[in-house]
Amino acid sequence: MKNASPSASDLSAKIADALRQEIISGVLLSDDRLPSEADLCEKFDVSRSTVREALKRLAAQNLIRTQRGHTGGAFVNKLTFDAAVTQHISTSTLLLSMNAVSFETACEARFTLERACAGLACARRERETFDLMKAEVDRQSDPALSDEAFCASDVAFHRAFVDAADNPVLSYQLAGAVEAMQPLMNMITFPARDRARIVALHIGMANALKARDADEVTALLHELETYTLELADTYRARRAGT
Amino acid sequence: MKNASPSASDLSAKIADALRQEIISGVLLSDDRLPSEADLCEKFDVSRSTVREALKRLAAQNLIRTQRGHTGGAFVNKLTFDAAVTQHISTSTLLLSMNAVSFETACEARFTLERACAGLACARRERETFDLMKAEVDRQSDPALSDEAFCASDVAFHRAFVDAADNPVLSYQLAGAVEAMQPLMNMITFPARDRARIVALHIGMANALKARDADEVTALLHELETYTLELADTYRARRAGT
DNA sequence: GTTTTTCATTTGTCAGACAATTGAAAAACT
DNA sequence: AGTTTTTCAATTGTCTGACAAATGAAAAAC
Repeated sequence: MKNASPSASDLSAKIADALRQEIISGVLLSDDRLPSEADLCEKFDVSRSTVREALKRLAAQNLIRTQRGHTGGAFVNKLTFDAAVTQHISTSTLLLSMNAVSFETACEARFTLERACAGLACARRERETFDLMKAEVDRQSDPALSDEAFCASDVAFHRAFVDAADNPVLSYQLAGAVEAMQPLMNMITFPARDRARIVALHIGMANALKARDADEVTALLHELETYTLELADTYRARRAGT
Repeated sequence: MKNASPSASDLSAKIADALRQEIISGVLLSDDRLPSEADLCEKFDVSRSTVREALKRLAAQNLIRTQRGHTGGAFVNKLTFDAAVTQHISTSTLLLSMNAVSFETACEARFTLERACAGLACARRERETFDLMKAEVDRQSDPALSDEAFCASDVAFHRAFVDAADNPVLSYQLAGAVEAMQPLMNMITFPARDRARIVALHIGMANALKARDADEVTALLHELETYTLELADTYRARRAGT
């Protein structure tokens, strides 16, 4: 049997794991300074290159940042919501693109999760989110908008809706589901008639949210899901026919 | 103004970004081989150490794997669902632990998302998932179980429920929400009486799922959320009183 | 035709050097 | 004493060159 550990003979991976564990377990706290590269060389009895490769691994995972100079070194990063969202979106997007997840599956997951926010969003929505959504709807109504920009605005609209639930953890989780769909949506073209339909549903959602009518929001999200699937089907049919 | 780009003078970060872009954009596909380190040295006009640090960054993000030997090199990794779930859980857990997210907020997000799965889970549940959930319930009924093992089984139970929805994207997104709560739950102690209540709710959920009664599942998840919050309150009160 | 040996390629690790950065300490100057 | 300037030591960033280890392909031996 092959060695299960991926770091059988990869010192930098082992060292990175050891340091990572100290960060995750809380031995090292945010903004704590790691030992200098020279110290780590001694501690792990390896060369500086190896230590540096380990540190670069942690830096790539956004766990540490480095600073040069007399008071420099490697410091534990505090993971911000923004950074986590960015990471989550990147992973989600890659996952969808690399695994040939069917449009239906991704769509179902995304709208299922989004509908879950309806209750909280209606209960807590503020004036500002409503304005934000309206602004995106206005942007979407511009016929000069490219398909890609239309999709981007669509994402912004839905994220504003999710944010209305006023739960950062929820927003973080949902961001991955909503944003990861964008590359898939970008493959579809949106003629004026289709856009009009989508914009109408968006307006309906915004108004239902304003009226705090969660059932209506849910229903409209269902319609939007159905319609999105229709569009994808149409696109596929057109592509097959050509 | 300070340079916005974090890689002002960090060649390995720049090179990693360049290669990452090629992977994400699809120029390099799964299992494609990257140029050898020597080739990359030439291409980017840097030393081997710098190239290696860049490659280690990509390896840390699970984007590539490396292999020694004649036919070795760095190869683009296919991101599996398992790897993505692991990453997602790790990020989510760190986010909750580093940002002092209130128990209430995390709990609300988790149960809101979990309830979203009720409909699909009831529609699609198979015999196996039901058995899996029952098995976890049995484990939870063992009084000898440690609090930590009880929590772990709780997580397994809920993940089985989510998996019943039979949508891998949904499972992936939910895993982060459910697993990230575990460290928070681990801080609570579960006396026998509390466990009995939880187990009862779990049994109810399993049965409702078997009966494909989504409303009942949703109601029980609501109860579970309320009860979990109560437990956390009790824990806090006891801690404050001591 | 099969087995063994050799070998070139590639990553993993080490050692030592110098540049760039940066804040603290020391020195010089009011 | 207080302020400014200079020096300096610590630290990361990069480069060079070397050798070890792994690995499959090619060559050689059988």
